[in-house]
Amino acid sequence: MNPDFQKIKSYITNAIQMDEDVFGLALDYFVVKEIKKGDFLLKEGKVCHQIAYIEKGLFRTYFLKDGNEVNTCFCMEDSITLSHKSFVNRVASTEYIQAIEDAKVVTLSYDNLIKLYQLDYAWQSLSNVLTERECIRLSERINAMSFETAKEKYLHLLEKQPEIIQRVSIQHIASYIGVSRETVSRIRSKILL
Amino acid sequence: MNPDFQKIKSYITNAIQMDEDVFGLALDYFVVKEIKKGDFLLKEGKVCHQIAYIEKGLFRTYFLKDGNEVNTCFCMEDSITLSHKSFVNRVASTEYIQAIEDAKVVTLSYDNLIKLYQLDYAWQSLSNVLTERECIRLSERINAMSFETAKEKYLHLLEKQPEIIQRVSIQHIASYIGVSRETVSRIRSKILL
DNA sequence: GTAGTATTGTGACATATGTCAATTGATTCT
DNA sequence: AGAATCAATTGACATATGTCACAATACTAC
Repeated sequence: MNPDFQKIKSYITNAIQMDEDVFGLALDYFVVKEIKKGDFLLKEGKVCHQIAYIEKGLFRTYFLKDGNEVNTCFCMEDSITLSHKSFVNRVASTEYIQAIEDAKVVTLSYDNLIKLYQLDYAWQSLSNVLTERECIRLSERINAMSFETAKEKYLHLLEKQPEIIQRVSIQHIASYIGVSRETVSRIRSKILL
Repeated sequence: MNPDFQKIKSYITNAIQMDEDVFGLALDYFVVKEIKKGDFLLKEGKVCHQIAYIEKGLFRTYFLKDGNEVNTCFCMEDSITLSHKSFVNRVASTEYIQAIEDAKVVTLSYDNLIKLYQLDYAWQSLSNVLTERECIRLSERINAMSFETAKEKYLHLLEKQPEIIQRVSIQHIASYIGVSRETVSRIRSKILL
C-alpha cells in the first residue's frame, strides 16, 4: 500500500471500526496532492468536490464579509478539511480553503465517496461519525466565541488549540476570534507579563 | 393512527423519503407529552434520553456561564429539540431545555431510536439528514453571531426568525445574541423610528 | 546583503456596548 | 381589583474594543 495512506487509515480506524478489506476498497480512489503555501483547495463559487485528509500542513477556511476575510476554521495534520455545506448539498461554496503552510493531502471525491457508501456501510457510518463530531465542535465554538470577551476567547484558543497560536499569524487568529489584530496584540503582551 | 402523529409524519417524510409502513414501525414508540410553561425537558447533569418533536409550543436551550443563563437555541412548532451532544454520546448534558410556552411534544427515546435503526435503514438515514442540517445551521449561526455588531445580529435574527422576536422576551433574545438586554432595548427603539 | 514588503506592536482617540440605578409598564396571584 | 412580582425602558457613566497612524521588527526576493 502507498505509504501515504497509512496515516489516513489510522485516522479512519480510530473513528470507527473498519476491516482491512473495507478500507482497501478506497485505495484506488484516494488521490495524493501537494499544495503550496498560499494556494487554494477551494474557492468561493466552486462546488466542493472532495474531502481532504491533511497529512502535512495547515489550512484556513474563510469567507468574505464586506470585502474582509473572516477566518472560520484552521485545520492541520491528521484532520479533514472541506466545505461541509457545499460538499453535502452540491452547491457553490461561500468559503475559501487556503493552505497557509506547504501541505500534502489525501483527497477523496464526492462521487467516489458515494460509491464507497454503496460498497460497504462502514463508509456511510464513517461519514455519520465525522458529521456528529463536526456538530459538537461547532456548538462548542459557538459557546466559546459568542459569549466570551476578547481575552477569554484568546485564552480559550490557547488552551484548546495551542498549536494554532504557534503556527498561525496574529492577524488570522484575530479574524478567527472576531477581534482586531491590535487587540490580540495587546492581550498577548499583557499575558506575557 | 393517533392524530397527534400526523404532524411528525409530515415532518419526517419532508426530510427523507419514507414508506408508510416504515413510519408505522415507530408508532408504538412515540410518546406524547404536555409540558407546562417553565417546565424542563432536560436539565444539566441529566443524560438526554429522548428527542422531542414539537407539535405546539416554544422551547429554549441554555447553559450556565458564571451563574448566568446563556440561551443557545429557540425551538418551536414543527422542529425537533434535544441536546445533541448528550443524546449521541450518552453523557450528562451541560444544557437545559425549558418550555417558555405551554407545549405538546412527541418524543422518541434513544433506545427505541436504536431499535428503529435496526428495523429499517431509513431511520438511520433520517438521523443523518437531521445531523447534517444541524451542522449547517450551527455554522451559519457562528458566522452570523461571531462577526456582526449587536445591531446586525438583532436584524439578522429579525430577518431569519421573525417569529422568535415576537414570541420570546427581550432578555432571552439578548442572551441569545450575546448582548445586554439594555442594548437590545436601545436597538429596538432606534429601529422603530 | 540590501531593498522592499508584509507583519506586528504601541499610542491616542473614537465608539459601541456593558453596568448600575431609577422609572415605567406588564403579568400574575390571591 | 390591588398587591406583588417581573420585564422593559431610559439616562449617566465606565470600560472594552475598534480605528488610525506610525514605528519596529520580521520575512522575501533579487
